Amino acid sequence: MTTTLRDVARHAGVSVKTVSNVVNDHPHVSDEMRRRVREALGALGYRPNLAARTLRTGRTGLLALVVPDVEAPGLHGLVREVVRAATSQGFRVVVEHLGAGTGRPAPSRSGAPPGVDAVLLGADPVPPGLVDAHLRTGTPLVLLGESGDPRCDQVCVDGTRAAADAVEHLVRTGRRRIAAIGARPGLASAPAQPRILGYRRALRRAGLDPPTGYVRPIAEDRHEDGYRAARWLFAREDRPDGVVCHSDRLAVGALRAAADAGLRVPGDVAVIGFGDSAEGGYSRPTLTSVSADPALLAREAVTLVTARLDRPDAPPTRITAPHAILPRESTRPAG
Amino acid sequence: MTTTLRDVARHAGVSVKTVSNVVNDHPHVSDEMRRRVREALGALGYRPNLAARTLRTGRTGLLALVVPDVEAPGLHGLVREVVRAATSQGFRVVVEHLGAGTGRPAPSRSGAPPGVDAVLLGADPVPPGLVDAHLRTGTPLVLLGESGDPRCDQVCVDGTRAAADAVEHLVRTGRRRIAAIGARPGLASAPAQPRILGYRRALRRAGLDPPTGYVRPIAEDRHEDGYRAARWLFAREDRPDGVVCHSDRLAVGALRAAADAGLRVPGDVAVIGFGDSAEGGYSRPTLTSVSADPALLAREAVTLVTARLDRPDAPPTRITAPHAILPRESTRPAG
DNA sequence: TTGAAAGCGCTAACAG
DNA sequence: CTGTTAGCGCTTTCAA
Repeated sequence: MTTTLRDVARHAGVSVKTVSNVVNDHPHVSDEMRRRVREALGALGYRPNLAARTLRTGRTGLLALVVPDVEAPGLHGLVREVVRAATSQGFRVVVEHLGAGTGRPAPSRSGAPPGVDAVLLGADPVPPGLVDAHLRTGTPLVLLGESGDPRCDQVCVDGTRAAADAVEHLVRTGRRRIAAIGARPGLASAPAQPRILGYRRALRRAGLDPPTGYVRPIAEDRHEDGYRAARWLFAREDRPDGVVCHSDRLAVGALRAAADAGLRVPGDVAVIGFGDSAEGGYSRPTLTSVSADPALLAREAVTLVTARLDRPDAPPTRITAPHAILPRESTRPAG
Repeated sequence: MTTTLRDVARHAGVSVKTVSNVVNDHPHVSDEMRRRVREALGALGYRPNLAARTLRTGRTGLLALVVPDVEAPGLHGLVREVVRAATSQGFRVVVEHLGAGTGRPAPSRSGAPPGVDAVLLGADPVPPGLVDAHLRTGTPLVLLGESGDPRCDQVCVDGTRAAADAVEHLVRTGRRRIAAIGARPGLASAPAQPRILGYRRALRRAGLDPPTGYVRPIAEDRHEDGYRAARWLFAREDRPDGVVCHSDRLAVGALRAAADAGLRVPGDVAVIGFGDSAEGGYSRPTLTSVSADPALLAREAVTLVTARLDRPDAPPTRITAPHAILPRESTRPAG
C-alpha cells in the first residue's frame, strides 16, 4: 500500500541509501542518479514515513505550544505567529491546552508532552511545578510571557516597565486618578506580580498613590469582567479619570461600561489596554494599547529552541522583547 | 539516557511483552505482575516513545487542522474547540497554515501533510486540487465549513440558508434596501457561492431585488475591508438601510463606517454579522450575528475522523450543523 | 499468563 | 560516488 524507500530503490535500480540521500538533499549524488531517483519517487508517489525517520534520528520536527487556551487573552496573535515562525524554521506545531487532557494526565502535571522536540509555554503565570516536571524529562522548554524562571530559556516582555509606561502615558495626558483592572485574584497580594508593581511604582513616582480599591481583580479575562470591574470603579465617589486594563478585551468591556455610565471616553475617562488586538483598533473610541510584537516573540522563541537543540547544555538564555504604546482615541489628552 | 521498555523489563525482572501489556492496559496480566511493573515504570521514569509506537501501529494520534490562518475570520472559536474535541477523543492537534510552508511544498499542493492520522480542513472555499491531492494520499479528510465536496466527509453549515435567514431577519425588522459585504472577489460571479445565493433568493422572495453594486466584494476579511465597503455603500444615493456582513469582523468595521458617516445603528441602518465573535457582543452597538456552534462542529468532525479510521471504505458522510441568529442591538427594529 | 523474536521504514556507519 | 547492513523502541504473532 504505502511506498517505502526500498520500493523506490528497486524501481530506480539503485540502493536504498541513494534514495535516502536524494530525499534528504545530501550531497555526493551524481546528477544522473538524482534524476532517476526523482523520477521513481514521483512515479510511485513516495511519501516519507515520519515515524521511522523520528525513530532513527530522535527528532520529530514537532514543537508543542502549550497555552491555557488558544483564545486566551494576552495571546492575541501569538498562536498564529508561532505557527508561522515554526514553519519557516522547519518545525510544525502541536497545540496543547493546559490541563485539557481528560484521558492522559494533563501536561501541567506530567511535564513535557511526549513526541515533541521542545515545548513553548505561553502561560502567565506559569503553573507551579510545571518547570520542574519539564526539567526532569529533558525536553527543552521556552517560556513566553512576563513571568520567568531562571532555569529555562525565555523570551519575555517586561511587564513592570510596560505597566509603568501605560501609567506614565495616562499621566502625560493629564490624568490624576488612575485605576487598574486585571489583577489575578489568587495573586493580587503577591507584590511581585510585575504589572501591578509597575503600576504602583509609576504612580508613586508621579506622586499619585491610588486609593484603596483602585486595583480591581477579575475572575477571567473576558469582556464582561472588564465591564463589571469598570462599572464598579465608575460608581465610586472618587471615580477614576484613567484606567489601565490588563488586556484589550477587558478594556473594550470597560469602554462599554463607560458608555453605559454616561461617561465620555476620553473626555471623562481615559482607557488603555494591553495586546494591540484588532478589536481595539476598531472599537469606539479606538483603543490605545501597550503591546509587544508577537511575530518577534515567536521568532525569538523558535530560534531559542534550535539553539537549545544544538547545545543542550548551554546556560539558559533570557531575551527581553521590546514593547510599545500605540496611542489611539481612548487616551487623547483631556480638554 | 532515555528509558525503554527493555530497561523497565529488566528492572522488574519480567519480559518486554509484559511491560508493554501493562503500559497499554491490556488484560491477562496478573495483579502481582502489574504492580511490580508499575513500580519499575515509576522508578525509572519511563516515557513511551511515540515514534516507535507509531512505526509499529501506523497510528500517530495526531490530527492536522489546516486553516488559511489561525486567526482567519469565520474561524472564531473553531481552533479552540477542535483542540478540545480532539483531546477528549484521544488525539492531539497539529495546526498548519495553508500555503505557509516556505521549505517544503505547502499542504495545498502536496495533499495531506505527512505523519497525521487525518486532516481537518477549515478553509472556505476549499483550494482547488486539494481534495484530489488528499484522495491520492489516502489520509482521511474532513471538510469544515460551508463549501463541500461529495467525495469526502464533512460537517458544514448551510450557508445559503444562513444568509437567507439573515436577510429575512432584517426584512422582519422593517428594512427594505439590504446590501451584502463579503463576497470573495474571485468568486463573485459564481452563482453557487452559497451565501450570495441565499441573500439573493431571500430578497427575491421578499420582492426586494437589490440594485447593482449592493453586493460588495472584499479583499480580505479584516475590519478595514468591512469599513471601506460600508463607506462606499453609505455614500450611495440609494443608501442601504440594512447590511449583511459575512463576518463579525467586517460588521464591526461597518459599524464604525456608519458612525463616521453620521448614521445611527440601528436607527438609520441595521447591521448583521456572521460568527458570534466575542467582539460583536461588546461592540457599540452590540452586534446581531448568525452562527453555528463551533464546539458542536468540532466534536462532529472528530467523531467523523474516528469513524473513518475504523471503516476507511464507508461512503462519505455529510453532517449539517444547525445555525441560529443571535439578535442584539444592531438590528433592533427601526422606529 | 508470560517470554522470545521478528520487523515496521528509515538513517548512518562502514565497506567497496 | 554507491551498496549493505544494523538497529532506533515498540507491538505482536507464536510458542511455551
